[in-house]
Amino acid sequence: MTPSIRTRMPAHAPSAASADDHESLRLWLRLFTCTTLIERRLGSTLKRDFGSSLPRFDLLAQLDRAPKGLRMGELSERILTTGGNVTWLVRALEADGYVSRRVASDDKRAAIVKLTTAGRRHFAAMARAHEQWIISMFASLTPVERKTMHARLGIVKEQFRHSRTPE
Amino acid sequence: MTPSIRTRMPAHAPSAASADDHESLRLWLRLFTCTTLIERRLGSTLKRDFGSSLPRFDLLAQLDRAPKGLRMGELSERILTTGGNVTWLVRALEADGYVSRRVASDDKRAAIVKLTTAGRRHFAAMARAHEQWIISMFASLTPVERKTMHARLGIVKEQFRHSRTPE
DNA sequence: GTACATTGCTTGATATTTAAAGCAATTACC
DNA sequence: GGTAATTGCTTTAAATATCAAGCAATGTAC
Repeated sequence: MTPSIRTRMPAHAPSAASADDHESLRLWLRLFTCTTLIERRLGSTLKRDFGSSLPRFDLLAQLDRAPKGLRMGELSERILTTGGNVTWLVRALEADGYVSRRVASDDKRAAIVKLTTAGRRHFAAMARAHEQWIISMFASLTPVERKTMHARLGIVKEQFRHSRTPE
Repeated sequence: MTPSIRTRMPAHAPSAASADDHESLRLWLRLFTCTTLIERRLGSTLKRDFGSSLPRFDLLAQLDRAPKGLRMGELSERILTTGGNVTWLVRALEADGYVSRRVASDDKRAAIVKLTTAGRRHFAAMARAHEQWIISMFASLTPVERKTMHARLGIVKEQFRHSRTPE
């Protein structure tokens, strides 16, 4: 919790650009590029092999971890998307027979979404392939490098959560 | 260029899950989460403060780096999107007066897109704010950590480019 | 030169996503 | 208990994205 004091660049006058000029910016651009490339490839292979997509897969993954089902709101939080989008996704997955919904017994506004048996089977098949693809995409890093990156991204995520929108 | 040999996990039999179970998967999920969180916040602050969006900003950023302008195809490659989408974005930015297009002199099929003076000014204002937001988001990492992550993501990106779509 | 393939971009149909407005059920407060 | 705020979800419109088809300009091979 203690935000340990970390070295910052001295904000010296605009002289010859220092060695790490725009270093955070570069990091962000590369992060974005890598994520987009991976996301795209995962999406297209999921579509090709299973007729699905990454958002659908992510939603099913959340449900797979929650045997009792999840509310719409919980889903939208976990897959980092808007409520409207979850409504849309769930409707599509329901039409495919992969999820079911029912009104929560304790709150008639809320809907509980669950995987159907078909949904669970469908997800299991995708998950196996999906993880292999991921593993191969990060295979050029050592386990230690992967773990370190995971941890450092955790720091970024934490700091993000504790900060409010700029200005 | 030499893809140095890196330590891999021994693929031992499915016993008690090893300590780094699903480690690549976790890394990917966190990468995705961080990128999405940052992307969303950048998008909403860009909209709030400049009435713009991340796709627009990214396109303008590419043009800002290319004083002679870029072809539509080059743009779509660089911002990792489809040609149709670039057509759409450029049309919108043209309507706003931020970019101009003309037919390439050497190839009448090709269109060259350039920033207008207004576009350059508009981008410069956004870029300043944008970089400050980014810097603050990665401020909890040390410069060395940022540089290391940048380099390792570079490895991932390279490996990605050298691989083909799975299966 | 002429026919064929390729390239660069646009178009049109659709899919997905977001933000904001709307509605109904719940909760808080008096 | 009644009213006001809040919450959970859906709907709507607008922004963005994809894909495939289409068209014109280029390139290539005879």
